[in-house]
Amino acid sequence: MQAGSGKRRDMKDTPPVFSAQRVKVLLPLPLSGAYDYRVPAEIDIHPGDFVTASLNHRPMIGVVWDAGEGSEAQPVADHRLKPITGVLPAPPMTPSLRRFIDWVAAYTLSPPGAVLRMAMGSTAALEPPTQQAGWTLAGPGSNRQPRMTPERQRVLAQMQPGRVYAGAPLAEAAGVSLGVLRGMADNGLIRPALLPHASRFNRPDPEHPGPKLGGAQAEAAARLVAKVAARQFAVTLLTGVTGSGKTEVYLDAVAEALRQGRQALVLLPEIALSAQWLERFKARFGVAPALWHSEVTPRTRRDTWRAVAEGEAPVVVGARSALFLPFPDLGLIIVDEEHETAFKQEDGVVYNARDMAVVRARMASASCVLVSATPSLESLTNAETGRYEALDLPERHGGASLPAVETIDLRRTPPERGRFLSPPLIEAVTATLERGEQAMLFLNRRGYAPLTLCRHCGHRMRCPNCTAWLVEHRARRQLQCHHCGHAEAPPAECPECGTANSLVAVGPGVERVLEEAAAHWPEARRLVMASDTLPGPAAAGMAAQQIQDREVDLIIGTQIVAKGWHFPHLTLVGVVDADLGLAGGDLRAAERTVQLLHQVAGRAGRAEAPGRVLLQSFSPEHPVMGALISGDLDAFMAEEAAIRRPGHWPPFGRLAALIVSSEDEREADRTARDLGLAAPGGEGVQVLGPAPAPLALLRGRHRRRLLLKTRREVAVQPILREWLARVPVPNSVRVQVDVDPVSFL
DNA sequence: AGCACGCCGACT
DNA sequence: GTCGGCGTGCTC
Repeated sequence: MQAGSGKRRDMKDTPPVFSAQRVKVLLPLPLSGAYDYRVPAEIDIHPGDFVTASLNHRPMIGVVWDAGEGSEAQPVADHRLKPITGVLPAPPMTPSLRRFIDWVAAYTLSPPGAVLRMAMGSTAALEPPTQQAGWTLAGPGSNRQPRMTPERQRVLAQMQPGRVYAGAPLAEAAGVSLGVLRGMADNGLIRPALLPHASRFNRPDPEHPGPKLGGAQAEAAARLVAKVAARQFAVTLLTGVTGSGKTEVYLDAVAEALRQGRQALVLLPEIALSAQWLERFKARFGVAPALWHSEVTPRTRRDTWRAVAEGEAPVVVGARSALFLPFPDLGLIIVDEEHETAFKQEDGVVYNARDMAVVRARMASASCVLVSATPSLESLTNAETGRYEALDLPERHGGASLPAVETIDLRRTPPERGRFLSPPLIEAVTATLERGEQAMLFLNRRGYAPLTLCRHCGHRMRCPNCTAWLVEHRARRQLQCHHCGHAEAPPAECPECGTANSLVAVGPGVERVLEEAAAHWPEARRLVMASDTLPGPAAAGMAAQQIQDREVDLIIGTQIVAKGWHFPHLTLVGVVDADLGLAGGDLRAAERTVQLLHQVAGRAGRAEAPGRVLLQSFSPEHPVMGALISGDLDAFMAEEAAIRRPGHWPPFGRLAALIVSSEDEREADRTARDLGLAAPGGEGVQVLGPAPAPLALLRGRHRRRLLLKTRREVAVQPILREWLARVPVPNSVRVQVDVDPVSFL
C-alpha cells in the first residue's frame, strides 16, 4: 500500500465513528468535558486509546473518548487544534469502563476528567513495563576454560539453558554472593539478559482444595456460581450472621469467575485491616490476590494497574478506588461489609463504591454480590422489591451459637465517680479473666478524653479551625482535633481565666478505659486497638495474631475491632457506651449503631465457648438495645423502614446535599441564602435549609448545608444542574454536591 | 491540575 | 526603579 495521502484516503473511507481528523480526548483533569484534538495522518487512532497531546504547552496523557452526541457550543476552529502526539503502548480503555466513567460523572455531577483521573491510577502505569536485568547460561560459543570452583558449580546446577534468572534469588539458592555471578559473567560462564515480563501476580487456582462447605453454604454457593456462569448482570444480597461462612461462599463465586476466564474484584471497606481475610483467600486458592489501596507503593501500583489491564491479575482485592481499575473482562464484583460507610468517598468525586459497583457490574455484564451480616436498609429494600436476589445463611458454621446480649442500666448501677466501667461489667470481666478466657472492652472513641474543661471558669478547649472539642491524647501529651490536623500541648493553666491546674478531662476515650482496666486487672495483659495505635496493615495483623495466640487477655478497642476479625478465645464483649452513636439528628444514627454494635458483639464466642455481650446504656429501653438483645435485626430494620417510608426518606426517596463553604463566613452565608431563594420546587421536590452544617467550621472553612429531597421516581441530577446554573457562586466559595449523602456532617 | 498573567511590598 | 508574593483564569 502507498503511504502518506493514500493512508489518509483509507481513513476517510472507514465508517465515520468520529471524524478522521478530529477526536475527542478526555484528560485526567477537572475540565468541563473532553477536548478536541487533530489526528495526524500517520497516527492510527481508536476509541479508548491512551494518547499523548499537549495542553497549554504541557504534555498530557488522555483517553480517546467517543464522539459526543451534541457538539460543543463553540467548537475550536480546525486550525487551532493541537495534534495528538502519540499513542501509548497500553491496552485501550474498554467501552465498558468509558461508559462507567461517564455514568459516574453524570450521577455525581463531577467533571468526567476528575473521574478519569481515578481510573488512570498513575500516569506512570502507562509507560511500557520496566524490565529487570538477570542472568542466563552463556551456552556454547565461549571456548575459554574458566576455573570451576564449587561456588560456580552450585550456580550452574541451579540454571537451565534458555531460562533467565534474577540475580538475588539465584545467588541465594546457590549459597553464593552476587560477586560470584559477576565473576562468572566476566569469565563467560553466564551472561546478562533481561528477565521475561515478570508476572508477580500468581493465578489463583479455582480447583485448589479449599474448606468444605456445609449444607446452607453449599446451596448459597451454588446459586452464586450459577449467576457467574450465566455471564449476565445480576445483583445478589448475601446475608448471614457473623461466622456463618459468607466469605467461603463468595470465594466459590470467585472460583467460577476464574473458570469462566473472567476477572473478579473484591471490595473491602478497609483493606488495611484485612490480614486475616488474606489468609482465608490463600487457604482457598493457594496464592495471594493482587492488592489495591492507597498504601500500595507507586511501583507496585503501576505493576498492578498494568497487570489488571492485561488480564494478568485475575483477582483484585481492594478499597473503593479499585472499582476504577481497567479490567478487560470483569465477571464478578463482591462488596463485602456492604453496609459500611467507608465505601463512601467524601472528597473530590463524591461517590458510594457500593452503589457504583452495581453500575460497573451492569456495564460489564457481570455478577455483583453485596455481603453483610448487617445489611443496609437500602440493600434490604432492593432485595424486598426483587431488584436483588436475597441469599441468607441462617446459622453459625460449625454449630457455634450467637452470643447472649444483655444491657447494663447505668442509671441503676452507675460506675464510681470519674470511672466508666459499672460494677456488673467489672465483675463479668473479672470472671472471664479468671476462667482464662479473653475479654474485650469496646468504646468508639480514640484518645483519653473527648473534652477538656476548666473547672474554675467552665472554658472548654476547642479547635481553632473546626467546630469541635480538642481530644486529649495523654500518652502523647497532646490535645488533638480529630477533624483537621491541629494538635497542641495541654496548657498548664486555663487559657481563659489563667487558673493553674484547673483543666480536667471529661468523658472517656479508649486510653482512659485502659487506665481504669489497669487499676482493676493489673495482672491482665492488655492491648489497645485503635487506628492511631495500629499504624498500618502490618501492625493490625500482628495485633490480631497476638490475640489469636492468647498473648493478650484484655482487648480495648475502637471500631476497628468490629471489622471481621476472628478471635476464637474471646468470650466477653463489654460495650462501654452503647448510646454513643445515637446522639445527633442523623437519619441513619440508629441503623448505624445497630450495625456497629452487632458487629462488635459478633466477635464474642465464635468457637466452642459461648459468648456474652454487655451493653452499658442510659436508655436500655431504646429500640436499638432491644434489637441487639433479641438479635432480631430484621424486625428492627422493618421498623426503620416504617419510620422512613411516609416522609420519603431514603431509600424511599432521594437526597442530595449541597455543602456551601468559604473561609469568609459572610460569603458562605450569602451564597447559601441565594441558593435557598433559587431552590427548585414542584411535585415531590423539596429543599431543606440552608442551615449551618453540623461541623459549621471545618479546617477553617465556614459551612452551610442545603438538602434536596425528592420522591424516588424523580431524578435529582437535572434538578441540581439547573439549580446550580441559576445561582452565581463567587470564587471564594465552594459548593460541593453530595448525591445520596450517608453522613450528615 | 499546572502555569501563566496580573497587580502591590522590600530590596540591589 | 525591579524581584516576587500567590489570587484569578485558561487550557482543544
